[in-house]
Amino acid sequence: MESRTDRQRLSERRRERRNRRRREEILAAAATVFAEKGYATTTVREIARLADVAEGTLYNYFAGKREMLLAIVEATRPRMEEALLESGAVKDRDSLIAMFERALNVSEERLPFVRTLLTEAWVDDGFLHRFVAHRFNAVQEALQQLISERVAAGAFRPIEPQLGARLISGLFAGLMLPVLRGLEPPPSPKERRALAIAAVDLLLDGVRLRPGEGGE
Amino acid sequence: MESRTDRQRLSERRRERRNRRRREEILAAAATVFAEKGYATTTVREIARLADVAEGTLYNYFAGKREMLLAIVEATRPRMEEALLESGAVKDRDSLIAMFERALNVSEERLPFVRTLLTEAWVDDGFLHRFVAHRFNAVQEALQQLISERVAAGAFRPIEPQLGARLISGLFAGLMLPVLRGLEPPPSPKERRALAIAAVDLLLDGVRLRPGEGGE
Amino acid sequence: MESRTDRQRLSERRRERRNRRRREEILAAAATVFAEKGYATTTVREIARLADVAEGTLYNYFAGKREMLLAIVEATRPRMEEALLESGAVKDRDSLIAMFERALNVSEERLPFVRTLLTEAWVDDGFLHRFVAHRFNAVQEALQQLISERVAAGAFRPIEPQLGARLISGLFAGLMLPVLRGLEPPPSPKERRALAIAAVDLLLDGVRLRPGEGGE
Amino acid sequence: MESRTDRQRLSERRRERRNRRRREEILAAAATVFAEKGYATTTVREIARLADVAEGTLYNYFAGKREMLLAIVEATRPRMEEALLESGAVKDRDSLIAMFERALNVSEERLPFVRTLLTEAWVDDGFLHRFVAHRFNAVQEALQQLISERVAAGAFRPIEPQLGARLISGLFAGLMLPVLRGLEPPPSPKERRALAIAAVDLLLDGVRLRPGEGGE
DNA sequence: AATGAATGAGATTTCATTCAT
DNA sequence: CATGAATGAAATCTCATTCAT
Repeated sequence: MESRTDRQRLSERRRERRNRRRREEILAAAATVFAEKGYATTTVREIARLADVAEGTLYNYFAGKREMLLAIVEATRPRMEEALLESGAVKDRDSLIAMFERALNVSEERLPFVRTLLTEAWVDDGFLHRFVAHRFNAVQEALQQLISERVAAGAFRPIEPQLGARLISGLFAGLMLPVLRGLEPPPSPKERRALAIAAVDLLLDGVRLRPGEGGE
Repeated sequence: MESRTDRQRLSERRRERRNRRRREEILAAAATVFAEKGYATTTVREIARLADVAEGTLYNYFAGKREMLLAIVEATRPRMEEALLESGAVKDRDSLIAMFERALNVSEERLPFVRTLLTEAWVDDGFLHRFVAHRFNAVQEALQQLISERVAAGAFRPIEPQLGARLISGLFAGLMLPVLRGLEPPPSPKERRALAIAAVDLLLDGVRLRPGEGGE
Repeated sequence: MESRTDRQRLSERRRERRNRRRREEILAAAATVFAEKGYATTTVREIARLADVAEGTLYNYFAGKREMLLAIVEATRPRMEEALLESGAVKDRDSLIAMFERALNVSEERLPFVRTLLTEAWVDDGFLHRFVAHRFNAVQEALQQLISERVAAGAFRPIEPQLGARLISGLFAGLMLPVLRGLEPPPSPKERRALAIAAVDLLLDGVRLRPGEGGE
Repeated sequence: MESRTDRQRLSERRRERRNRRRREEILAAAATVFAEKGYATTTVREIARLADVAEGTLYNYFAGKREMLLAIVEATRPRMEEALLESGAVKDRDSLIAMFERALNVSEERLPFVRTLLTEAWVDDGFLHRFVAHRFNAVQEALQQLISERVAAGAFRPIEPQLGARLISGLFAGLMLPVLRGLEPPPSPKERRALAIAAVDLLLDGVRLRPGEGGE
């Protein structure tokens, strides 16, 4: 009896693992199709096809199509926050570069999740406010905070923090949107660093060559 | 006979005017709803409601929902090209500011058209490549050209033109996307100028205060 | 005053003539399109286009699409009956040939009317029974009568009149259906005669060459 | 595992059988309504009602209304060709009778299929040429061939083959059209033989009683 | 009378979800 | 649990008819 219970426990765990794995496979499939065609346009059948299960099976793992979208939101939560908010003290060029680098780090497999998130937030007001706005706001506020501090410290020219934050976000958007849209390949770690450096140098010193600079 | 013909001509013209006006009303309604909810999600009924006509009436002016979208593309064509491509020689700070200012000039009523364009291009590959890609590419190339020239003239630091163009587009995106998304109100002419100045100053000189600068 | 009344009368007549002519033009247009595509498939717009009037105008001459169909029925009535029933005494080969000839005489402009009639009778039970069945039956009965008489007179082999009538109608169908369907051009008077002779000779003597025959 | 696979296979087969049966039920329903009212006039709802399924269900079996029509075409293909073309050598009265008999053999359940075919070919040019014309032509050519041969063999009077083929087809039409139209019941095998004999006797010897004949 | 834009009932089709196997 | 056929609500689109001009 004991051993049977043990076996049961064992198989329960296995079942649960398999369950979780399956759920993730389905979610990945959903995110991929959502990312490619948008939530509204993708059919449950397409998700099922890509996940290689029957349509009905999906409903054993998710309450419905909408719930898959919400699960995608959930799945992006931890990484996003980590990436954007735990930037700690950002004082010098190096830490700024590190921040950009982290933000640019979206692995190929998480890309559909993020793209789905952005698409729906762009299109659906409720979605934006419920699930995405506070993250964007957190980032904006962190950036404003950063700017205020550097200005106060005499390191930055006096810049309106809000506007500055929009411009910095813009630099980031210029690098990431083409990747998310699938127009550019995701950058390798090395490229990520190069992009971060370019963005931060532009941010700090601009493009203008000053007298005495660039004496190459 | 003559006078009857005259009267006929008169009413024909009137009819044609009414026709064109109606068409534009319907298109504006379509653009508004498309912008708010995306093409796929909006129903023909919603467009009809907003345009205050019966559903069938729409089909007297457009062959179908898809054709409304294409008509929106058409409607954005001239202004876009004008705004982005006739920038002429861009040499100094002032002309750069003027360029940004023009690009930021999207009137409130054309805003839904542009947002619709972006949304579909973001979501639909065919749409992107057929209708939007070449405009974006034209802008990117113009920016790359600009950078190459300024670098050659010794006015800019040596910057990779492609990357630079992406970053400049990003600055622009940082200013416009929140407006297009409806998170920020469209800027007044005065605000447009301020935004353009901020963006160009960041672009040229960065945010860092250099020794000897900002001599408060 | 007198003369004015006269003028009025004159123009009234002219108006009425014009009216009738227009009505007939429209009806011809309707018959043409009905014949080509069937009643259900043709749109009022197509009829209007072919008649070169506005859609609304049609409703000044006919109460609706259905009424055009009924008017077509009316228009075919007299000629049909004339052609088929006034065959008088049919005794010998010559009068049989004359009968077939008359039946084959469908002028090019009346062809769409007849085709429309047939199509609707083939497809619509109510239409068949209300408008066409009695004509067909009249023909069948006349043919049966004819057969009975000739059999009684010892001129025909003993043939079941009903079956014989069906076969004779079939011979006619074999000649006319391809024309009505537009696969064969309408026969010229000379060809009509040749067809009638061929049909009647087949009917009377069959195709088999008998000993002593064909010795030419 | 094995037994489970076995069970799966069993139920797969059952499912497939059910599937095919259902498809055929739906097709039969479609053919029935098409035959009664014509393709254009019948609504998908009517087909669904007759097949006793929901409207949506139809689309699990056929891509659309049009595809049902095409499936009907397919379904009539084998039998038609068999009936009409494998007539082999047709030399004497008996083989002619056999040919007619075969051609008259349209079972009650296939009748709607054939009627649908005819109706659409009568009304729709594209349909006629794509799906029906070559069958008719094949029959016409076979008949012409037959006539030419018999004439050459001195068995038939010299008859123009084309015209003769049209008349023979007409005889057949005279027998079948009333059945297809639902005016006559489909003939029993015995009646089929009688009709075939009557048609062939008319064809071979005509209706005229010759001196020395019919000496009953 | 003639016009053609407006209407809305009704047709076809899609697709998320349910449920019997 | 897995399956995929069945469902029906909802979407797009057509077109005969009406009606203001």
